Amino acid sequence: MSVNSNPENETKKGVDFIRQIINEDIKAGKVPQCVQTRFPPEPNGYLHIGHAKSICLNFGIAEDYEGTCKLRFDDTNPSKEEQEYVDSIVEDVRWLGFNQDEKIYFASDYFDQFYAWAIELIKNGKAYVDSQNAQQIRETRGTPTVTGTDSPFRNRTVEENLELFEKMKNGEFEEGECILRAKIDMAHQNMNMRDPAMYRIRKASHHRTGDKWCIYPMYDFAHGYEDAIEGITHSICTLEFENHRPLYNWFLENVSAPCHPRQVEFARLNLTYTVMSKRRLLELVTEKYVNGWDDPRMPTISGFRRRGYTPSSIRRFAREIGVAKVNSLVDINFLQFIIREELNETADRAMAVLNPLKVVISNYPEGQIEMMEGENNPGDPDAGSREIPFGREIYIEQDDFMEEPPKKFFRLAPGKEVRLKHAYFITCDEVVKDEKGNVIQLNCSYDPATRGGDSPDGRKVKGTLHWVSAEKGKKAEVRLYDNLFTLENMDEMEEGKDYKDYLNPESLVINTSCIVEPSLVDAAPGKSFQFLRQGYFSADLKDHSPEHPVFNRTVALKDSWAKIQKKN
RNA sequence: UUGGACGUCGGCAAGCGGUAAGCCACCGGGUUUUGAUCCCGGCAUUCGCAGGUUCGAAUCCUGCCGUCCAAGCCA
Repeated sequence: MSVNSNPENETKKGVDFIRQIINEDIKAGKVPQCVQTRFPPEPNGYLHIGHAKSICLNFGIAEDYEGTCKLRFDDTNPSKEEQEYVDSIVEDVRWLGFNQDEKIYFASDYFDQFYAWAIELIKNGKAYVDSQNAQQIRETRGTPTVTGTDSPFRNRTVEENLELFEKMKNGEFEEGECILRAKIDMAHQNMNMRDPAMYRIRKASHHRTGDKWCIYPMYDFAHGYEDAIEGITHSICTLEFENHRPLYNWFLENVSAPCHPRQVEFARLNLTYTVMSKRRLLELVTEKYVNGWDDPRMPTISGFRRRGYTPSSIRRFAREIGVAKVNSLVDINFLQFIIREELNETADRAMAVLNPLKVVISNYPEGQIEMMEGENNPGDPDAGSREIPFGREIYIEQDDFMEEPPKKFFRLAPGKEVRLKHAYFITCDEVVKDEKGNVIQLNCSYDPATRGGDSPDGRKVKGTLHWVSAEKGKKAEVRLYDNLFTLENMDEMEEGKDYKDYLNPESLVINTSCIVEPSLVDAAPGKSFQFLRQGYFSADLKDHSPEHPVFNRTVALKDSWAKIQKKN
């Protein structure tokens, strides 16, 4: 047994509490063959970054212990589930780098076995058909401080229960007329143990079993059995199921199950400036606050993918936030730090002007174009270099010029000299304005001796600007993304406010008049670049084409100039 | 006033009776043809609070305080 054989799952010191539990179980001889885990999503929505944490945990543990992790769909409620969701989940898990060719499991494949175990429970006097309606059941369940009361149908005979349950299965009752309940203890301190529902009637078509069934098992009844059937040793779930563990165990103990997995709970992931509940994410999509589940502003795996995040960055994030039982809120900038660090090493550099300001270099020959060489990645010589066309007319960033610059402004201003990256030093001679007084063009002169960006006389400049040739540059659409919400902790909304009241109106800014280096239009969709001095951008997976280039900002570069400005 | 779980730096998080790791953020300084990267330095005499046990406590005990979960025929 090689613990932590996968370097990606190694933590600096020690192992998380779940691996500690597993280690103890192995030492105590409680793990028969190998460690088996599972990732069991319900196909009722797209996976989000919180699921990624669980995926990395479960598959990561399986790798560490040389066991296996099964991707299993917990599809026990046909009214909420769809094939589209199972497809997207499979895609996302694979994209993250797990479950490449392995089998996919479905709880619905075990419906016959669940039914048989339900019969077994009835025969042992451990389950009964309750003919009360939902409201009556609710009212007799009691509260955390008041015990519940027994159903008048609680003492039906085994024969009667068997017959009634058979009729339920055969569709002889309407939805809500009756349910199958476990007979445990209506006075139990844990409300989950007060005769929980096992089967309810749902006359809905299931995405896999069609109309074969009209009764469907409840999570608590089914989940432990799903685990047992698959030989799971450690059933890892989130904290809200802690109260369900006694029930999980009860169902396994009262039936002839093949094994008894151990449920372990950990804290789910929360991120700043976003929401993570499937209900809300679904609402954002259906009510069109975002453009689909894979909108780059969404905290979904597909959203991050489209935003330009890589599988390895998400895996690393999952590993570095750790696993514990404390409810935590992780700063989104931690994720941003990780993708920045990765892209800094892997992304080719390029120049793109987001808000163009025309610069005419008066002393540069008209019609002349020369190719300047620029390295693709200053930190990686193997990344090679590319040729960038330079000419008399170029665009620079509007922000890179100020007519009346404050102190410490290292960029272009009247009479000031700057370096154009990979090209020449230029000096601003004249500012051209329109009738409203807006600066529309700069007339500059260049120093031919500074080709490549260095002055032979040792003259220094403080600022280096990115630029794009006006003649050779290409037009592109750039989508600038920011946090979806304005509140850092979405659990701390003001009284009476809805989460949608905190939607950030500037979460998406589309800029259609950007000018980019010509080579960029041929980028493959999904390819990432660092736009010099601005950030990391990736060619949009859906909308980018050479005819209509579209780039998404994955994350901005750190900007200490912005920080200085803020201070003043 | 029910049961369960959890409280270590602004955010994650190690620590498991021998004297507070690491990462992010933040603050200084250096290098730089990206105000990026990189490099160097700073950043919890204290572990929710109060007692107790011990030569020694974030770690053990007691009591308090705070937060989260639980009254679906959702998962």
